[in-house]
Amino acid sequence: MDTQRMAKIFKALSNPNRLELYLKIAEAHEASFQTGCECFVTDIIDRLNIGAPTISHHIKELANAELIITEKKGKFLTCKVNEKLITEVNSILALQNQSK
Amino acid sequence: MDTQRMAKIFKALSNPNRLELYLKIAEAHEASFQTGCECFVTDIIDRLNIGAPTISHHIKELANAELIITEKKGKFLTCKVNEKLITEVNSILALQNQSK
DNA sequence: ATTACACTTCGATAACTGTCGAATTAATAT
DNA sequence: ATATTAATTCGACAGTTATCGAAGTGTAAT
Repeated sequence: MDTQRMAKIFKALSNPNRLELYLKIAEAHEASFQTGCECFVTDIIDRLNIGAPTISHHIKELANAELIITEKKGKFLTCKVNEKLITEVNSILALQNQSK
Repeated sequence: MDTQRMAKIFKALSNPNRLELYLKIAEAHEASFQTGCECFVTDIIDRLNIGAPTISHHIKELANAELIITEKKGKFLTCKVNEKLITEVNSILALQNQSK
């Protein structure tokens, strides 16, 4: 992985709200905004105190950095971690896990 | 480590030039801008094609994120990786090493 | 058919960022 | 003392970003 790509990943995770959003998605891993875990989006909105347009924007950023993969399922949008990056992402997440 | 702190680290490494600067410092680990490895700053300027003021700015950002520790030695400035973060940083750097 | 829901898109805006050239400071060399 | 060198500070500027409210789209429930 070159520095450009690395920087792009770091940038995608450099906003606290977006990082938290990513962590939630990673936790659920195949969480959707309704299927399985009900009211996911509302939950995020409550926790992060940011509006739906902003969340939509952040999700697009994460997807654009290829950190997550999204799929429209009817009215809902499902997000999952990009498997191809999961080992790298785990390295990053070790940052958090190490202190737990 | 909480998300705020994580995001701060990611942000510091989210600019390609700053990331490359950090990698150079990490490589030399105790590199100074003259001592030991001659003409370090000029080298960086040549490689990164950014001016001295910008480098000064980036170094301050890295130091502010506590990723590096700087020390003024006479006319020169020495930079070294913050040992306290080195394991975490190594996790991040694994991103690059894995593909080598 | 109408309503409700889950987003998305569209401006707009305020704040932040990377970069520069010019001027400045401080240390060293002549 | 003077000149050189290393780095910093100071505006400035163009580009980006996070966020919002309002309006729009498409799906599903009544």
